[in-house]
Amino acid sequence: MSSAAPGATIGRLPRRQMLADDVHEAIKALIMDHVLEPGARVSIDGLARQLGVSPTPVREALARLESAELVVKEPLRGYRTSPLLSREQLDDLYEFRLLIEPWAAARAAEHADAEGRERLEAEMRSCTTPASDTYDSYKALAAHDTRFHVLVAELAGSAQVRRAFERTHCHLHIFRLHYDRGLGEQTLSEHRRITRAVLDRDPVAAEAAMRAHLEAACYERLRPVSEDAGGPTQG
Amino acid sequence: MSSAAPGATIGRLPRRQMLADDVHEAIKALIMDHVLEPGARVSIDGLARQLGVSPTPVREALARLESAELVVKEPLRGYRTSPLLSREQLDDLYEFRLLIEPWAAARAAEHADAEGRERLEAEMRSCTTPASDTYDSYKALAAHDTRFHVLVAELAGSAQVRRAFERTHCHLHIFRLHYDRGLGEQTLSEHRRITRAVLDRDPVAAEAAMRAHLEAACYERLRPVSEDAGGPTQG
DNA sequence: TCACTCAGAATCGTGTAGGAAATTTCCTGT
DNA sequence: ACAGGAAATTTCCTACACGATTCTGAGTGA
Repeated sequence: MSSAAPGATIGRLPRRQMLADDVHEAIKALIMDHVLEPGARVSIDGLARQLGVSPTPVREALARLESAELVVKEPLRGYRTSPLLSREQLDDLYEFRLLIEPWAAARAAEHADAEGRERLEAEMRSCTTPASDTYDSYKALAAHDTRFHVLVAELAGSAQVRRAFERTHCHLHIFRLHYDRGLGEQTLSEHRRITRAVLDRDPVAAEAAMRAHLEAACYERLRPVSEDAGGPTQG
Repeated sequence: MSSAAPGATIGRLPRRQMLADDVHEAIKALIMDHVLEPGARVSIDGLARQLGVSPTPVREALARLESAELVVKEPLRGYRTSPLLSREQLDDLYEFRLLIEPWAAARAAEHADAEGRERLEAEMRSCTTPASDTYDSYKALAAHDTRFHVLVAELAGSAQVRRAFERTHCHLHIFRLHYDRGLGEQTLSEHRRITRAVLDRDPVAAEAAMRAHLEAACYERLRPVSEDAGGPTQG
């Protein structure tokens, strides 16, 4: 159906956000920012007191976070934040990303409409080179990285792929592992290359660029301390 | 005793350990068995009364079901069961399955250990040909189908792929769409073919068998009633 | 007569407070 | 040093108050 019919009923605007949603986002931020350290106990009443609410919305938020596997629940013992990803789990995560994201990039190049391509360009325009080495600067760049990859998945036109990608919460896990490296000019140039391929409607190039991007990130981040070889700089 | 016919009364729950988990499973079963019809409103207090518990564990269960996208929440208006999958969504679901499951079958054939292969054989031994046309018979076969595909995903050795597959809840959605067809001797023979390829450590054959299995299921189930008209306007 | 509007009430979602059961911790006795 | 037990903490559930939404039905105007 044609979208953008004049005067058409756009979906009802988001109602007043509920407390449980705010609590949910707050806890997610606490986990991402290491305020709640990996494996730490998350007391329902403690969080409720700290946030100034009653335990019920905290319980609801934690139930959702448990479905997202950001916290784990031990019956009658409470919640704990999920531990940091092990080396094997990170490998596994990138293997999964390599399975779905290059595919998504190719599909995005194949059938992204004008509005989608404009959104992609806007996202690339909005990102600047990392200005400083502050925590907030890294966090802003990580947010761009998240939006970029979600957008590519969305442009692929498969809701299942987009949701499967989002539900990995891969950027949260990676940022939690090491928020102080891995994002820089190389990342941005690789994003630009993917964007160019999508805008050129070149599925093969888009898939290859995304694959190279993920492999570079995987290679660089999985071996953070070994500086034996300069990367192939395939990006 | 565990009758699961559609329209069955909601029974009281034998409290084992945690009420919220039982409520969660109970609601999931109610959705799958069409006791809660697609799009129907799910009243928190109503469910609490029918299950004989207080609203709090029901809210916790619904919060988790919302993360799994089995129910949708409209703020200040309550929960509704997710609508049935549209033709496009079902297409999308099978596209996603075709992306990850053949890959998983190949990996399972590559590196499934002895214990994993024994579990696969046991699952195939445990399933018999459909004995009757009763609802319970179909449901049992659907349960085997679920276990089989989850097991293949698990044998692939990638926790991300397994979770991504499980989180689609594809068997629940498909069963909800039409629980009265699509599973039969053909399904079992295709499962046997996949099993054989995995046991023979033949990744190429396993991948091809899984792909053929999904394409057959997709083709057969996507065109159950509109095989004559071809659906010119309506999806 | 019919359609529309608006007030009132019932209904339901949302958050709070409190109590029962279980686990953990710490202390004591041997 | 180790086993046993009681207090403290916490989880989990229930019961209740408040607010928003929706339904009902009477009233008004065309």
